[in-house]
Amino acid sequence: MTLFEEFKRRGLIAQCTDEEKVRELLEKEKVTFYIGFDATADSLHIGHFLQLIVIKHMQMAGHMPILLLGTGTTMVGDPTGKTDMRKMMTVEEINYNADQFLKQMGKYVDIAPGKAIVARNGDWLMNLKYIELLRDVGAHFSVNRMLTADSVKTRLERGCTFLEFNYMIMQSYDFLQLFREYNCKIELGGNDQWSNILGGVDLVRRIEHQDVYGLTFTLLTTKEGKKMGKTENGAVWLDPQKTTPYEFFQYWRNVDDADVINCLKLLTFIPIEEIEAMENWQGNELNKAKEILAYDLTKMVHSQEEADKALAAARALFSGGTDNSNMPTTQLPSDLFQEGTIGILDLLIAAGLAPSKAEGRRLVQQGGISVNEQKVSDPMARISADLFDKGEVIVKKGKKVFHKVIR
RNA sequence: GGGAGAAUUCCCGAGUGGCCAAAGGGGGCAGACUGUAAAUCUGUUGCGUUUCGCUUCGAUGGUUCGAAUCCAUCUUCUCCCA
Repeated sequence: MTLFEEFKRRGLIAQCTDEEKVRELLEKEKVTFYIGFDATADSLHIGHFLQLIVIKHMQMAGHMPILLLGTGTTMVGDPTGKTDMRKMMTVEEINYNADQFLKQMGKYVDIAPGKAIVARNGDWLMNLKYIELLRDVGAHFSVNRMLTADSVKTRLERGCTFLEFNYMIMQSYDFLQLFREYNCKIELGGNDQWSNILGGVDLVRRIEHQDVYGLTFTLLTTKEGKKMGKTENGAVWLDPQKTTPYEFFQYWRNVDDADVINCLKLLTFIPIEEIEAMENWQGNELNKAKEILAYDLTKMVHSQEEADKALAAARALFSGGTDNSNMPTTQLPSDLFQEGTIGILDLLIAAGLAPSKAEGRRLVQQGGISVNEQKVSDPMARISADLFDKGEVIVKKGKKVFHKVIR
């Protein structure tokens, strides 16, 4: 099976500027391609991970990736998929974020010289001369057409600043630059980048009279089309400080039935035949697929060890085991105890299970809180220090949130 | 540059002097049902020492016994004209 067929079969490919040519190119040559990453946060999230998986597939097939850190484009801000302008970021923030990105990327793809090229578009975008750019590049863009691009279109209702309007031009310029410097022939990206990518392909063709290609990948969305990788606390991050391996594991363990297979195909390296076999799984059996997904992803993103721990913790909690060694834990400051007891509300807040006493009170009153498997229904209840078996107590919020509290 | 309008709680959005901690929907959280899924139903969704008190309706100041609501200034945004 060729790389392209594998991509197809996994449902990774969304759109391609010239499928025949790209297929041929990937089979016959070692191709240099690029994917851009805008440094908008201090950690990669699961969406980036999908991009990295693609890079890895390409790398394994012998192609040369350019990891483009968007130190320049992030100064402008991509309007794609946003209804409002993003807050402007300082150069320092952006550079810091880019460094964090690169550090994390090294865990998932080979960024050694000769295996990949790392570039920062700030290196050229920041030095552009305005009039020069307008004449050399701007002359090749039609405003009329840019206005029809999806990324801008959604913004026309709420207003799109000239700054953001230029994003497409910046990204297109990147492709031109990378083509000239590295003979980069393909730009990859999420399907939301389609119009930006087309801009680059067109620009190279108009200026250099050479054919380059664009290829976009399926976005990680649910069957209803909602973006995946979002939780109430924000994105699913790859940084274990921001999303703990256990939380990460649980996120995938809890995906919708309808989305498991798709996630397995897009995000893991589990052989496609195995995944296709799972498509027939029904009902409770699908739970197994979710566990496989969660375990495999946690292993890739964090480590085998973390994956084992998360799996053990989850099984223990949900299958009535006693192993709580990997549960999120809080050490209680001793001054919260009065006469050897602590109010249930204080306990919830200390453990981070409730943001305020009002919220904690609500939880308790609605029967959502248990301490050591004993339901607590009185908000005024006080937990005695004696309850802390071996100095610890297990607090359960709802059905799935467990927290260990140490005295 | 000129004119018109808008800013409400996590989001959308009602509210145009007291009945407003503020309708309705979305989202979140919890309960029931389940498979750690979905769908459905129920409750809840500013904070607190909770039959009460405190802080909130872009910002600041003012009018009033009383302001999300009226006035002034400012900020931001949208639309129309140039």
